[in-house]
Amino acid sequence: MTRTTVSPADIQRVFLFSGIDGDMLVNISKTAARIECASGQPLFHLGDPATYFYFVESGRILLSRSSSAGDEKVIALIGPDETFAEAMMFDENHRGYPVDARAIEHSSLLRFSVATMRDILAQSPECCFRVMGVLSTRLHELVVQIDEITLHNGTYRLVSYLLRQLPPDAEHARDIQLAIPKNVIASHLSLQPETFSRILANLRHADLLVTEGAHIVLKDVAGLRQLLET
Amino acid sequence: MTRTTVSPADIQRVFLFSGIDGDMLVNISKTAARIECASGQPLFHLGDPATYFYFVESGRILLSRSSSAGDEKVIALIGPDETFAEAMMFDENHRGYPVDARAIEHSSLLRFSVATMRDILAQSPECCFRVMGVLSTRLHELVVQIDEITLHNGTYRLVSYLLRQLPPDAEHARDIQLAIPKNVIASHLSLQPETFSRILANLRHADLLVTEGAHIVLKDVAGLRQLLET
DNA sequence: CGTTTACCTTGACGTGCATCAATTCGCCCT
DNA sequence: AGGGCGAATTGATGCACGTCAAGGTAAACG
Repeated sequence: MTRTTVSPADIQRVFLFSGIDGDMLVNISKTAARIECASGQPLFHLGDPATYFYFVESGRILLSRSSSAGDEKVIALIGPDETFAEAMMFDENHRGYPVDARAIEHSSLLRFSVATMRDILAQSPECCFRVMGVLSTRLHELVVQIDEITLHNGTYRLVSYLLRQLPPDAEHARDIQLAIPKNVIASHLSLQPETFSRILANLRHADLLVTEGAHIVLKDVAGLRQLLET
Repeated sequence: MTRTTVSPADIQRVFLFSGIDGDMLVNISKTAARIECASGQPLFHLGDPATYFYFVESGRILLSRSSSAGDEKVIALIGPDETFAEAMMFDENHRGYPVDARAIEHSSLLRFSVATMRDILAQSPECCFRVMGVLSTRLHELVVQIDEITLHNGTYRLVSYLLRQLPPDAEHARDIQLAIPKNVIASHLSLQPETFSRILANLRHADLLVTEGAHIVLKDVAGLRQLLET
């Protein structure tokens, strides 16, 4: 895990900081650092004192909770141009990070000081609004995740996931290239890898899709959509 | 559902607004309303345009998601002195409320305009921090909820819930009076009422607690705590 | 004060998904 | 190229929890 310095120009590419300039920008860059980490490398663990939050330049970060029995549930997958753990700026009771985080690819991150960021926020309502918008989006996502886990079965969740992978613009795109190992997706969907594999096999036998490794072609998008309406 | 006006003094009891005074306070009170609603009454539904958020003066509000099959999952229960749906202030994509809300007791609420509140926030970083603190807490709660649903069984969740009902200060309190119907608690814990009842029966047979209706006495708190460590 | 209605409990049974186990596949590494 | 290892697939089996059904209890209401 290497650590290098960060320029103001780097920081301006972070959505949360857009509109910030001058002294504030310099302050941020002084307390920021670029972190390069290898695949598999942990960034922090549940309960660790939360002094930083992160922006992903490249790579992919996995956020998870683990049971004492050793089972792991993927809570979120963070890709390029996204921030995570911003909520830690408001960890007033010092409970620390609520999840574990680790890289699942070689990743380049920008690491920001929570304390510095609080100073910025105190002076920039515009920046506050951006943070609140992000938190609100996260909240929505978690509610949807709970909805799917509790109200829908494994097939629904998997199909729902596959359809989300389709580019929203291209009307007739049917090809999906999974950027993430299937066992990780399975955990994200609250399924065992075996169950994930079996559901995929069912869909294949129902002629709804074909698979070759991480490449999946949806043969019958309408049919898949129909599975979600019950 | 009756609607009455709200005085500045009423508003100052809302945590999010503490520290606000003068013109701002008057502005808020002008666009606020007190809502009285009967048990069972819906406040809003999933997808409704989100123009208000709420503060509970008395009573209890249930937030839930429902499947098309008619199953309902309780996402949160909101009691006196709590706000809910604050995140709707930042619903930039206009997705509307992400849950249904209804009273499960006769309730008195204060209803605030999202638009007015945004104006306040733009002028008060202190108020922003309070909002961000609340959002961050909600986020944490949802992550814990996902953790429990996916990583722990029904017995764990129920015992965990019971122990949370104990007052944190009183060392030797063992009595719990459920303020909420058991079927609602069951849904909150992602259990069927039948399963909830059966788990309670198991714990009774294991001599860990006794029940008489909504009154539960934990006979063996240490034993129950031990169930959570596995 | 009796009746309704909502909630709770218990039993019998079914099932979706997990678990355990055994290959197979694919990729990195020297 | 070959060996080694994690990931993926498939089969056999089990179990936690859901579903369906039948009372029981108690509070609400006319």
